[in-house]
Amino acid sequence: MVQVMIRAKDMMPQAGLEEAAECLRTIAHPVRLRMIELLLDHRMTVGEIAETCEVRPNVASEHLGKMRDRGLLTMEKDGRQVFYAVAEPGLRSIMNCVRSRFGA
Amino acid sequence: MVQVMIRAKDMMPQAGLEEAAECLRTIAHPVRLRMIELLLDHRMTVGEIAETCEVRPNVASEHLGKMRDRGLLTMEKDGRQVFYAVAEPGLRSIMNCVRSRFGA
DNA sequence: GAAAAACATCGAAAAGTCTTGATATAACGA
DNA sequence: TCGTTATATCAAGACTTTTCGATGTTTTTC
Repeated sequence: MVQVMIRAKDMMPQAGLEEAAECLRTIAHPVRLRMIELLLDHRMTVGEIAETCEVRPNVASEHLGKMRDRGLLTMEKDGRQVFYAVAEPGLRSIMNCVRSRFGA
Repeated sequence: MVQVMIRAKDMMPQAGLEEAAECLRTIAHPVRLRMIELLLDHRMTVGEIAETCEVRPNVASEHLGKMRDRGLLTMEKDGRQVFYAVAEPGLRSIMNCVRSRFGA
């Protein structure tokens, strides 16, 4: 038993920690953070995102696809373009933390 | 040029994104999140942390050491015990986000 | 001084992730 | 229909991270 009593009910459940870790792992990449930053304010196509993030379209598509697979983004097709948007509401507050600590 | 004008001054600088990504990558692990959760409220030794997180002491030491290497934690020796504490103030707000989204 | 306790570190294996180039698919235009 | 545009996927290689057991260091106790 640890000296200071730690109340289990105040701690996050194991499943929550695992979900959170997966989410954080998914966004822990400079390009993905930029993409999330953009998508929180703008509805954009893959091409626009790629151009703004200065990566090639297939690279952008891979990053976006992985974030979509993990439920962080959604996509919407319109002709041959694909618009991405933020699906996970928690990303906004995480980005606020990130910006207030690491932003300019 | 992207349809919607994006002001560069409103975006995070590249260096900030990289720092943030490294920080997030470092904490994106269930055991490390638990450790941070504990250390935000309690000053604890490696052994106590290991016991509470249900990992063996050498595993705890590895995790703590990596977070220390990256400036997230500090350590303080007292005899043969080592107390760890949170060094990076941004971790509290990140944990608040994480708890409000993934907590019980 | 010898043994034990508390941590840290090392090296190798395993697992996961990123990047890249190539190819695939689907929609549009001529 | 044919070529082009927009996006997605695939597979291989490079790289990073995690895990584990073993060993090392320092401090305390006997």
